[in-house]
Amino acid sequence: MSTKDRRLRERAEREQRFLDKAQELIQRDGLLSLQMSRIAEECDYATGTLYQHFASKEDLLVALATRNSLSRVDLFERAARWHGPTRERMLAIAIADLMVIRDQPEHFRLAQFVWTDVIWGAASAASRQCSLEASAPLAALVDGIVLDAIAAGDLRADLGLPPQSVAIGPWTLSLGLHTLTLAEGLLEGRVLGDPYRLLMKHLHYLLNGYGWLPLFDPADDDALDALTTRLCREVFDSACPQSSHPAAPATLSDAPPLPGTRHD
Amino acid sequence: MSTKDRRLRERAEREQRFLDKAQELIQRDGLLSLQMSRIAEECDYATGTLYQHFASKEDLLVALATRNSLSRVDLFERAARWHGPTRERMLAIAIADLMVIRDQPEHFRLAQFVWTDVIWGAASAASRQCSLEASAPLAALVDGIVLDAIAAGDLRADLGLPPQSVAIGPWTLSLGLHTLTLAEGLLEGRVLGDPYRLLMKHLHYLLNGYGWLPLFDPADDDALDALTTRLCREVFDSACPQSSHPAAPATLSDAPPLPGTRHD
DNA sequence: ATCAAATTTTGAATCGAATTCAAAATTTGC
DNA sequence: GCAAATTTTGAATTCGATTCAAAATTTGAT
Repeated sequence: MSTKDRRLRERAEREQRFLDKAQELIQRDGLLSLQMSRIAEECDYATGTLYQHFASKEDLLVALATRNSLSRVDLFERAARWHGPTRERMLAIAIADLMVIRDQPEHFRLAQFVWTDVIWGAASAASRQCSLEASAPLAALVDGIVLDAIAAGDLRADLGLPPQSVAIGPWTLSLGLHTLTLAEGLLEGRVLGDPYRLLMKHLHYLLNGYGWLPLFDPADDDALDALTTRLCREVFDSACPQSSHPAAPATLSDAPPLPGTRHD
Repeated sequence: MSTKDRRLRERAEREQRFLDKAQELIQRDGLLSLQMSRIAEECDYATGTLYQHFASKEDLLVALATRNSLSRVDLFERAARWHGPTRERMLAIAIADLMVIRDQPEHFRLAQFVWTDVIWGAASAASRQCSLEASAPLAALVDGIVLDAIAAGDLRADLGLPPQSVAIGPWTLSLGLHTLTLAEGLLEGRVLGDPYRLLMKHLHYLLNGYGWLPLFDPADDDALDALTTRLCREVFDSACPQSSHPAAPATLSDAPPLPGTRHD
C-alpha cells in the first residue's frame, strides 16, 4: 500500500515545513509576534490545515522545541563518544551546549519559554510525552559518561547519588546560567565571552567537588581557556565559543560582574 | 500639602490592592487564565483604571514578581545575618529559597515566566529597571557572605572569580534545579522531598569544589539531613522543607531519578 | 459656596489573534 | 464514473488586551 505510505510521508514533510517556517518567523520577528495564521499562510496552506498537525499554538511550540533538541543529538554524541578522559567528555557536553547557544540563541529562548508552566501546562499531554521521550537519548549519553567515569575510577562510586543525578548538577548549572544571561538582558551585545567562561569555571569547581579526576584549577584563566579551546578543536573541530567573538580573549579581570538579581 | 500626599498614598495602596488581587487570581485560577479585566472588576474598578498603574499585562506581571522578591528580603537577611559559619550562612540562603518554593510555588512560577524573553522583553524598560533595582539588596546580602568567607579564611581569595561571581554558582544551581523540577511536571505531587535534597547535595559538592571550609561530605545522607534540619531550626525557627511533608524522610535509596530531559 | 478647568475614572468599543467549523475540494473504494 | 469518506479551506467566532471619548470628580480661585 504505497499510496498510504506516500500520504503519510507527505504529511510528515508538511509538518516539517510548518516547523521550519515557524522557526524562520521566530528568527525574523521574534517569539512574541509568532502568529499561527502567518505560519500557515507563508506555507500556502489554510490556517485550519495547520491545526490538523498541532492542536494549539502551545503544542506547536513544544514540537518545535522538541525537534530542536533532537537536532543536537549528534553534537552531544560527538562529545559523549569522544575518546578522551571522562572528565573532558563531560566538559565537552557543556561546551556543546555553549556552541548551541552561540549559534542558535533562539533555540534556548524557545526551550526556556516552553518549560514554563504556562506553556508546558497548556500543551497536550501527548506533546509533553513526546518531548520527554525525545530527550531521553540525550540524557542517556550524559549518564553514560558518568558511568564510564565511575568504571574508570575517575569518580567515586559512593557520591550518594545515582549516576543520573550526578549529571543533573552540571546540567542545572548550565541551565541556570543561560537563563540569567539571556533573561537579564544586561549582558546583551557581548553574548559570548565572560558569562560563559564563568560557566566553565563553576563547572570545574563542581566537578572538583565531586572529586572527578583529574582535578583542575579553574583559577588559572590561561589554562582554563587552553583546555576549553583544545576541547572545542579536538572534539568538535570548531572554534571555541569564547574566542569566536572579537571581544576580549585576553582581558580577564575587567569583566563586569553578572547582574545582581534574584529570581524568587 | 497633605492632600497631595494622601492622594499619592491612596494611589499606592490601590496599586497594592491590584497586585494582591492578581496574586489571588493567579493562585486560584493559574497564571494562564489571569485576565486584566478580571483584576480590575474584582477590585471594583474599571479596566482603564488598572491601566493607569500598569501599562500592560507584562508590566503588571513584572511588578508582581518584583514585589514578591522584595517580600523575601527579610528571609534572606535572616540567613545572611545569622551568626554562624560562613558556609552555613550560604547554605541558609539556599534553604530560604527552598522554603519559598515550598510555601509559594506560584512565586517561582511567576518569576520563571517573567524572566522569559517573551515577557521580560515585552515589559517596559522602566519596569525592568525597577525590578533589577529591587533585587540588588538581595544580591548584596549574598555577596556579603562571600566577602565574609574570604575575610574569615573560609574561602580562598584567589578563586579567579570576583565575589559576586562566586555567588552566581549556587544561585544558578538552584535556579536550574527549580526550573526542571517545576517545569518537567514529572515530580508533581511529591513537590518537596528528593529533588530538594538533591539540590543540597550538589550545593555541598559545589562549595567543596570552591574549597569553602569546613568541607562536608554530602554522601552521608543522615548528616546532610541533620545539617539541613538544624539550619532550618536555628536560622528560621522553621520546619525543614524536606521533612515538612509526610513523604519519605527515612528512605533514601529508592528515590526515583530525576527526569531525563535536556533543555536545549 | 460656586464655577470652570484639570484630572481621573469609566466601560463600551476596538483590535488582534487563536481557534472553529460548515462548505468546497479532493481522494478513495468499488 | 460515482458516491462515500477524508481533507482542506478561510471566513466567522471568540476571547481578551488595550483604547478612548464621555462622565464624574477634584482642584483652585473667587
